[in-house]
Amino acid sequence: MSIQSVQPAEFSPRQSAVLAEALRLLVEGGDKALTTAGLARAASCSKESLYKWFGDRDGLLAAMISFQQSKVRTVERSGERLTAEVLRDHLEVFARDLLEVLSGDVSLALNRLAIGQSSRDGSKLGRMLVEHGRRQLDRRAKGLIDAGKRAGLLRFSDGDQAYHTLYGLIVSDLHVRMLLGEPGLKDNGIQAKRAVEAFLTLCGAQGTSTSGTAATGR
Amino acid sequence: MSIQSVQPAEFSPRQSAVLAEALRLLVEGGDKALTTAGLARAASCSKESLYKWFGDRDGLLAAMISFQQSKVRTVERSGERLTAEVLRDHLEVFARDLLEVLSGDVSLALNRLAIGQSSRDGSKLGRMLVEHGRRQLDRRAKGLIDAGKRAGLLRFSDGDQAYHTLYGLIVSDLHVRMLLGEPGLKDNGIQAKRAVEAFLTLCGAQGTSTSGTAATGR
DNA sequence: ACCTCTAAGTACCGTACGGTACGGTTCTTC
DNA sequence: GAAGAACCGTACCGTACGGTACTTAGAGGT
Repeated sequence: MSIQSVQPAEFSPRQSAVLAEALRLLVEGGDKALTTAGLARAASCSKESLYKWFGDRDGLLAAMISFQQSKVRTVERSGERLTAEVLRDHLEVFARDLLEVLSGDVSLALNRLAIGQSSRDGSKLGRMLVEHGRRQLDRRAKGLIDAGKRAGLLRFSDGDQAYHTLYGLIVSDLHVRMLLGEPGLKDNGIQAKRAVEAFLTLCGAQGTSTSGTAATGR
Repeated sequence: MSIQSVQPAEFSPRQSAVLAEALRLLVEGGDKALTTAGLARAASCSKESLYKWFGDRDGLLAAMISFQQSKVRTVERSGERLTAEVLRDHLEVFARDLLEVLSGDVSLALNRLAIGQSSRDGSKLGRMLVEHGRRQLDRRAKGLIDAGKRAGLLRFSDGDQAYHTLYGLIVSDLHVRMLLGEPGLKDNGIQAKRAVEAFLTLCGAQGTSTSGTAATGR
């Protein structure tokens, strides 16, 4: 298989271009800026094509989510044997990646869109976002901490609980604040380090945590 | 001054009734269900009065947030001397209260509204929510953990960091999931206990944490 | 050279919403 | 009891959007 074939061929190049333009409109103008007429004008296509390809406006929104998620594939790097340092490094990389994804323009815009629609469409878009969008991140972290447990580096009873602890330590209320429009974004590198430090203090086997004093939160 | 004057006299009884009806419409139907005509019909008032009282639709939304926040005042209980058990109890109560507030119908609806508007109004509503809405909760928790530190029961360098750690441990991604429309809500009592346990493991002075094994996340 | 299919561009329709204006009714105040 | 304010109900206006239909231009295929 070629490199390109990994990308789902769900959308033709023309459709992809239109969806990319739709995302651009959504990011810069929000929900209201994404009108069928406006998209048709901006993407130089006809409204009729939009309805032919995506059915209706909701179909377009769903396609936008699907399209965006087909673009951001996370790299699953593994193979190294796990040591305490390697585990810590991977956790910190994961934390930084997570913060970067959550604070991305497109991610924020799509989450805002899905949240705005959640009252009307039975949270269909919301389910799409959490199911297909963050599941990759979730699985990657889940695999990481499971491997940490198998290697005797982490100690916890429930993997899901441990992951949600990690997630909470990393993100805290940053995601909601950003969704609400708060501009100031703390340096995610330091935040990631602190979160992993706290996580290892909680779930790490003794000796995994290097610093003696407990490091806390963002 | 009369007893009533303690309550913010910002809104007349009639206006309060209308705002309450507006919140009800928003909760049950979302953004789109809250139209000026619909509110006028549901609240048995005229559109002209709405515009006279609140200026325009944005003014109405701001008034709804202000009105809701004038209703949910948190109780600031204190006075007891802090012991490890009292601190733990207060933290757990705070955690349960926080989860209850965040998962409330009106809170979710208003947060969805503010998030939806954040692209358009320069996140004015979002700022209103975080500034006036959660600040009470924040201060209460902040005072609690500061008191815990003064009593030698907690150990941390930065109070804000410690609070955000606590917040992350309690909430994790629950808030965003609920905002996205996820229906299944875990029992917040157990979740609160686990979060406080983890927080005390991280920031508590030795002996504060009762159970030996680290409890993690939700 | 002709046909067909696709899609762009445009014009159009119905609807729904924000905001305004006006007539009528109740309540207060002198 | 008259003057006036507050306010309800409704009708109205302009606009903007979602969705549909129609016409035209180009790209293969025969």
